[in-house]
Amino acid sequence: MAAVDLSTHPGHLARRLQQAHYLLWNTMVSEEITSPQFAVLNALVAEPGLDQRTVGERVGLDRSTIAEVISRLGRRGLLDKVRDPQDGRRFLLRLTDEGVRTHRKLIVRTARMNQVFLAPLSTEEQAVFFDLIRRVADAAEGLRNPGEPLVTQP
Amino acid sequence: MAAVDLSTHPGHLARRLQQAHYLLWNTMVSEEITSPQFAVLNALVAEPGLDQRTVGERVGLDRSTIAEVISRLGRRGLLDKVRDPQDGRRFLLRLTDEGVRTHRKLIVRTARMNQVFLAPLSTEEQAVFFDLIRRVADAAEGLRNPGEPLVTQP
DNA sequence: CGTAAATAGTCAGTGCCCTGATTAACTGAA
DNA sequence: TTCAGTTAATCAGGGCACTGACTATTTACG
Repeated sequence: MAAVDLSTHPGHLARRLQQAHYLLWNTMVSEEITSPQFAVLNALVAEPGLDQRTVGERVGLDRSTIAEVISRLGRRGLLDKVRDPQDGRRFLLRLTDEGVRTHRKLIVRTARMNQVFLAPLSTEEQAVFFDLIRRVADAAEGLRNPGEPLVTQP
Repeated sequence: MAAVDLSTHPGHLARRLQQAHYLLWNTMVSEEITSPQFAVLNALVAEPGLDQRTVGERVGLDRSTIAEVISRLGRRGLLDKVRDPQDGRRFLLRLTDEGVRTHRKLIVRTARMNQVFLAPLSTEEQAVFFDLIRRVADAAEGLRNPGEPLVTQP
């Protein structure tokens, strides 16, 4: 009786969107490397030598999750972890040659996959799609870090 | 060097959107009941006595995941499972009074949360947001079940 | 200097999400 | 009727995502 139409719930749609993407990724990109793993490889291609926490920040993964992802990539020989000599708490991360090769190979496939994924939308709609999602996600993330004061002077 | 801008990757955006939603749900709706669990409660309010697989179909969860979610809801006393006397493979699902009460309580909160979540968008933009996501998700799901023939005659 | 606060990472625990294999029950055609 | 194929549910296994508690290191203040 008092049920609700889930198709008007953004959370439900977001979940379905991500599931759809997961499936397509698996068939069109890789069954070995997942999308978050690719994001980490990509971050380390852009900025080699980042520490774990910063990589997590770049790709949007919390400290626990990024630790697991990195440990998997390490086990597969795609990256190396070295203690930061300047700061004994940090590990500095760097892709291996194998990691760089893997990243390069996947770039092509992800591009193809994104095309297929977004094919139902016109080019203009795709731009709107990105813009709207980004704005909602950014705003919700902003709610997390409550009011960083713009001025810190006494 | 050859790195990619993840903010143009729909999968990455979808993941961030879902994470943002997860966080907001936790603070504004419930720390006990998750969004997928609410979807299941909602499906059973709409159609009491559904079997497990069909509920999964309604809310977009595969057979393994729906089994876990339902077992959790059962442990908390929010629903009952009974063997279908007509078909010994099926379990028929029905909310308990407690389950119905929980669902009713959460409806109000999810509505509030959706408002906050979508606040960065104008009303027109919200409609576009729903439309675009739904079209992309539907199309990608369609790729899963390859070409169901429109006509089955010989 | 020395200790308290902050920070990087790990670990345990919960929950979602999928695949592939298995079991039990039903259905249909020879 | 019998047996092969289908279907509902479970289980094992891998991966993502978060919280809260803990360790080790660094930094900053008194």
